[in-house]
This record gives sequence, structure tokens and C-alpha cells, in this order.
Amino acid sequence: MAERAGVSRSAVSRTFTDGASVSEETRKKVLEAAEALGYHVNHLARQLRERSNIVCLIVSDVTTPVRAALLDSLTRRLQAAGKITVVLNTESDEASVGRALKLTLHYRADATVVLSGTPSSSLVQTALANGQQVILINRDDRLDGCENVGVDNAIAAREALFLLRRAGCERIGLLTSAASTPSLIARERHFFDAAEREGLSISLWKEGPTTYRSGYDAALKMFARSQAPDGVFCVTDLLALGFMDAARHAFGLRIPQDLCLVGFDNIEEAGWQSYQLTTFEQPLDRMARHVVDLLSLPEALGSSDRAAAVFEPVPIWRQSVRSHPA
Amino acid sequence: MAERAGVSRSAVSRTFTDGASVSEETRKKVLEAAEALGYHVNHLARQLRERSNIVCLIVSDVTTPVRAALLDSLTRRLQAAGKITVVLNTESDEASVGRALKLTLHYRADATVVLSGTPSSSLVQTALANGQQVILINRDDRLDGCENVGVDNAIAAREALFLLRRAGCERIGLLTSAASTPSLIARERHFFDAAEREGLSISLWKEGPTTYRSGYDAALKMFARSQAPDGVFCVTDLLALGFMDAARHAFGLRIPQDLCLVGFDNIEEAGWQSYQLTTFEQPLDRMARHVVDLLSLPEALGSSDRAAAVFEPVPIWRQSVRSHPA
DNA sequence: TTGAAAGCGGTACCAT
DNA sequence: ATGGTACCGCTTTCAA
Repeated sequence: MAERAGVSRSAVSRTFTDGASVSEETRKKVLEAAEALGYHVNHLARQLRERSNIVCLIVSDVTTPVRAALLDSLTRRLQAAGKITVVLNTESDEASVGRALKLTLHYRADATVVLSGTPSSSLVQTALANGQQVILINRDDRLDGCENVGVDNAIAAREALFLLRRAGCERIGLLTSAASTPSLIARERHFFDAAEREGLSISLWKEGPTTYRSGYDAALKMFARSQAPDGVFCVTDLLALGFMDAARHAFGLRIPQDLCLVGFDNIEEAGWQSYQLTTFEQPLDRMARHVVDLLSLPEALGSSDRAAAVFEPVPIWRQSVRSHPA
Repeated sequence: MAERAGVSRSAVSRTFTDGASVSEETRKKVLEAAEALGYHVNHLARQLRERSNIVCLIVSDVTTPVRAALLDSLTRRLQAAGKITVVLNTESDEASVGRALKLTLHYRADATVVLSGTPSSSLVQTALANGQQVILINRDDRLDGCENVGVDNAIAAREALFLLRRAGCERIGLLTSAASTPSLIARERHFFDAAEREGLSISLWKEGPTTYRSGYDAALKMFARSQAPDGVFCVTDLLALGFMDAARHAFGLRIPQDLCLVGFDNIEEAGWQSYQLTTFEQPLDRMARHVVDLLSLPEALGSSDRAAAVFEPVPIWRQSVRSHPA
């Protein structure tokens, strides 16, 4: 202990606590001694009395552009808010997420933010019981006691359908992945609902994981048969980009003349010259900010308000959809 | 404290310490009580006696594909090794990195891994003095006492030049960004060295940050004048992809007939059908594994060996370079 | 095998 | 404003 500054430990503590009363003189002595000894307050020892200030991020597939972007916003903002961000990189299955969530308990995290995968309800309950705040991002299945922040999939699905119809597409398809995450399922369901309301029939295609490769493979298979679609809503930009590449390079299809494509996420790559994908942007940074707000303002809003914040996706008009029928 | 299990705290501790001697009976009692009370060992309180098990990752530009990939490997492997991974998302300037590094001291991190930016030498020294291990990734400037892991930029630069020459390129260029990170500078320098050895003159272009957009803008400017290059080594895939898009779409250049391009990193996107970029892969996962090894085996290797591990980049042959002169 | 007690690095309360 | 002290949750000697 740095009390070779010739003062008590209390004085040291007060020096590093803002709003405590220390004379300028002792303060200086302490600061000097600290400098000499290379002393730094141990933030984790503080945690023995108060909150730990730790926020755990449970995430999988960090390399996926959307995920990386979300992780970026979140870590930035958490850090700005003075939180300690621990990231738990898991698989997205329930067991892995469960293990990760259990770890957060050992770290005495004040809060856990789940970016991917869904923990079992019982595990969440124990986290909650341990005084932890649990925030789920883009999980449409609400769990009791969790706070949710996500994007409005219904709007995007409806608008996507509108765009394809306005373009005069006659055989509309929906491409999704075999990985059924809540938000993907929601986009699918809302797209079908909207189509049904208009008496349209949609062809559904599910292919592998949510990757570029899956989109590519899907197109390879779809255009190898008769009755291929001329307008497709891909539930993810990554799928859309792969789909577009295969349609163009393997089948010589022109976008948007022969085929219209709508994506979702607005990842960087969607704006690249080779793609110019029309898509919907998730306001990730605003969502991240909201998460931090949720952590900071303890119970400012009524609990019903907190339970679910849904952000409106913003359409990004580029060139993969015609503005009129061909 | 869970001694309503009817045992001492010592017993509880021993139950959760492997290799401690507890009778099966007490063990059971403790476990039951823990279950009932929802008790979880506080890993951060442990740290008051021993090592904290915390590893800090200092990183900027998380959305950049290489960075995200590295972060992914690292977090995965650290977690597998039982480490607690705290990520500090900073800007890459020295001041930000410095602030981040200072934070790691407050968290009593056992080690800090710097993925981007370079901390000042003095700050590193205080971290070292506090018993922290500091590992720098892809910083060619060696700092005293740090361990380094990186990729061999010299080989890649030489090989890139070879590829372009074999393709018969006559006006060879080098595209880099204005952000002079050590590894970018190294690639540039080695490329020039190699060219000089062969008596070749290279045209150098620096453009903005290390992004797709910069590559795009660079091409726009370069092909707007006479004497444009017919073979370019882009120090980063992202630059190469932007460059390729502008060359193709704005100038109708055919790749590789009219223009040969070599990148570096082998990000996912480089393999996409629209690009098929010939590039060099950084063995990120092996590098990540090495980092974890460095953390685990305390002083297994001689300190000179540890000081710098350089991995050989592996060439990824695709279609952006001709195999013979046109 | 078990329990008592000391100490890890802090902060907060209570006197002074 | 300052110092003394108890306590946060856990591990580790040391005796029993």
C-alpha cells in the first residue's frame, strides 16, 4: 500500500474518489507517491463493495459485417460510459450461450447484452435473480424480465414487398437461411403475411447458414430450374450479395432488368460499386446508444416501455430494384 | 455467505477449488446450498490474491474485416484458455491507445494485446513494470520488453512484385493509405526495395484512410491521367477492392487483361465472385494461437525467441493477375 | 478433512 | 480534513 506517502489509506482512497474532501497538500503527496510507485487504483477491488461496472457482451460470428458493426458501436459507447466491456465469443446454440451467461455471473457483471443466440429462460432468470440486467438484441422472442432492443422487421418486410411489386416483379421469392434466428423468422413471416394480404404467392427458399456462400448456392439451384423468381427479398445483405453474384456471373442475369433484389442490414459491402444493393439499414448506433441508456438510467421509464424498444429500419435506395415495371 | 450450508467458508472455497481436499459429504452440502441460493464464485475477488486472468485487447476499427477476423480468433482462443477478455475500442492514435493502456492497469490485466495503434514506449514500460505482459500484433516497430507477433511483410512484398512482373506489367504501382501504420509502411518499403534491386521504378500513391473508398478514389484519380499503371500492389484488400471497382466500372478496364491487382489480407470479400482477388493471407488464427501460447507458457522460450514471432503470409492465387504477359 | 484467522486492495463510516 | 476500523468475497496458511 502506498502509504509511504506518509498518509493513511483513507487519504489515498479519497484522493482517487471525486467529490471527497482532501486537502490540496495531502492530495499532492499521494499523487507524487503514486507516480513514484506506479500505483493505480484497482477497479476490481472496488467491486467488492459496489457495482462492478462490468458489462458482458455475448456474441457469435464476430466476422459477420453486421455483428462487427454492432460490436463496434456497443464497445465504443460502453467505454464512453465508463463501463468495462467483457466479450464472450460463443457459438450461437443455446448451450454455448448458456455457458457464457453462467460466466457472467462469476464476473459479477452488472449487465449482460446478448447479441446473438438466445439463452434459456431459466438461465436468464438466475441472472436476473443475481441482480443482473439482461438485454437482448434483435431477439423477437421476449423473455420475462429481459429488456429488448431490436429493429422493426414487419415494416421492412412490408416495404420490401412493396418495392418488388412496384418494380413489376411477377414471381416473387424469399431467400432466408436454415439458421432460424428470431429476427430472420420474423422477416420471413411478415413478408408472407404481407403477400397473403395481397393475395400473392411467394416461393420460399432456405439455404445453409446466413452467409455469402449460401446466397450464392441458393441462386445456383434456383436458376437451374424453370419458374425461377424475378424478384427476391433476401433476409440478409450477405445472402443478397452472394445471390446477386451467382445470378450475374453464372446465369448472365442483369440486375435490376432481369432480376430485382432487396436485402437487409445495409452492411458496407452493399454499397460497393459492384453491388449497389437496395436494402434496409439497421440503426445500429442508435440501438447501441439505447442499450447504454438502459444501463445508465436505472428505472427511468415504466417497465413496459423498457421491455422492448423497436427501431425503424431505414430504406436505402440503390440500384438493385427497378423503380417501374420493366 | 453461503455458510448456511452448515460448514465453514473454507469448506466452500475448497469445494470450488479443484485439487482441494473436501469430503464428498461436505462437498454435496455446499453444492446443494449453492444451488438453492444461486451462489456463484466471484472470480474477481479471487484476483485479490492471485493473477486476475484478465487479458485486455486494445483495438480500433473493429468493422474492418481483418480486424474483426483477428478479434474473432483472439476472443475465441482466449476464452478457450479460460481468460477473461476485456476489449478496449479506441481510436488508433497514440493518445487514445495510451488512455486504453492506462485502463488496463486499473483492471489489473495480466496481459494486454494491442491489435492496432502503438502505445508510447513509456506507457508500455509502466505496464511492464506493473507485471503486465504486453503483446503487439503487426507492429513492426519493436518496443523494448514487448512481445511481437506479426506477418512477414517482406516476403509478401517481394512475391507481389514477382507476380506483377511475371504478368508482364510494365508500369507498376503501389497503392497505400495515408494512415502510416508500421505494417503498411513495411510493405511499402519492402516493395520498393525489391523493385530497386531489379532496377524498376515504381509509382507510389497514397490515399486517405485504409478503406474501400480510398481505393476507389485513388483509381479515379490515377486513371484520369496519362501514365496510369497496368499493375498495382495494394497494401490491403480493402484498398484493392475499391480500386478494382473504380477501374472496372468507371474506366471499363478488364481485370486481369488490362490491369493486374494484388492485395493483402485475404479478407472474405476478396474471394467473392465479383472480385476474385489474388492476395496474401495472414494466418490470423495461427497468430491468435501463438498469442495465447505466449500468455500460457510463462517463459518457456528464450526471450529473444519470444520477442518476435513472424508468420509467413500464404499466397492466394485467384484471378486478378495474369499468369503470363498479355 | 475441517475450521479459525489473516490478508488481498479498496471504500465507508465514525471519531477526532 | 484526517486516521482508525470494519467489511466486501475469497484463498490460504496453520492447528486441530
